[in-house]
Amino acid sequence: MPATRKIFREFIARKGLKSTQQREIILDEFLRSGSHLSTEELYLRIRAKHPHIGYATVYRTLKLFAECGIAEPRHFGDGQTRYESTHAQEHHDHLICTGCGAILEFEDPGIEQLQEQVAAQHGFHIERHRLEIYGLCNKCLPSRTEAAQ
Amino acid sequence: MPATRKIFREFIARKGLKSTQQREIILDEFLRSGSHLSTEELYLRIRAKHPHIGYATVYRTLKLFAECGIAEPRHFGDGQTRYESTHAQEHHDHLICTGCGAILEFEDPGIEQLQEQVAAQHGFHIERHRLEIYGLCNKCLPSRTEAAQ
DNA sequence: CTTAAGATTGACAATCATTTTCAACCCAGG
DNA sequence: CCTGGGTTGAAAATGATTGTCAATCTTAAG
Ligand SMILES: [Mn+2]
Ligand SMILES: [Mn+2]
Ligand SMILES: [Zn+2]
Ligand SMILES: [Zn+2]
Repeated sequence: MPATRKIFREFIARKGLKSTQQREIILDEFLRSGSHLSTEELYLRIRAKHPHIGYATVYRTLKLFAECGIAEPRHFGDGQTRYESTHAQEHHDHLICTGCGAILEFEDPGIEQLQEQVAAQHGFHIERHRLEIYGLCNKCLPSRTEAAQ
Repeated sequence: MPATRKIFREFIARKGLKSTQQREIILDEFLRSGSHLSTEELYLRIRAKHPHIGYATVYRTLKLFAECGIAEPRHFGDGQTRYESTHAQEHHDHLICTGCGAILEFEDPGIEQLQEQVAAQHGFHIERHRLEIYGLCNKCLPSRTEAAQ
């Protein structure tokens, strides 16, 4: 987290941007809050303590976070962009429950490696990827099964 | 393709919907056109020959195609939904070039199997998944490399 | 063939997330 | 302090998609 702050400050400096109260407040709340929050969810949390901060500023700032690499944007099928902090989190992919919306994270070196292999076969240079598996989590599976019988 | 038509007709019948000129025309153009077309792209093609068909009807009809399984919706990061026909196409995933927008398809049984394994470890029941790999295709890689040097 | 109930359509308004505008305002360097 | 230029909040604009609704078409019955 200190590293995260440092990365953002240096990014700001390098780009000739400016360090502002709003950006600090938004970064604080972003790092404090749980992962996979939508822009709106983060905005609402911030507004509780800082009602003067505007919606557009939260949008703009989250894009800056993504640009400098301290946040990853995610798209889980509801029409909203969600962000998660990259600090102390290796790359990972997601299992998304279509029943309750739960999000499980996983990382599978085997899958990652096979992706490299596939890309190589096509002469393709990977910049990033996204693997999302949708289905029912272990809590939702039983209820769905009994509904069907 | 005949199977595709049949599937759609039966779906229409089963649901108590109706077979209309518009739906036939849209299905024709959908099957004739290339894959990964956005709704707008398909609409424009249709409009060339059938200017009376409305935008909303194309949207509605593509959703029907997806509902009965003859089309798969895709999201490649530009904000549009694209559809591809499932006829004569097994499930597959995509390599998307961030340089020229080219879309390469692939299918890797190893990756699919590892996904099953990961899901099983989490007691998760897979309904569907999406794997998208973004990067540079073999045409765009050279130009990017020389620009960087 | 005619009819009627109900599904469908096209034009257009409405949504929803996100972006842009722009005048007022704040930061950093001199 | 001062000033140039980045930043902000409010509101308007955007772009994809969906909802509305009166007119129209389908289909199965009569
Ligand atoms: Mn995550
Ligand atoms: Mn494809
Ligand atoms: Zn669940
Ligand atoms: Zn390319």
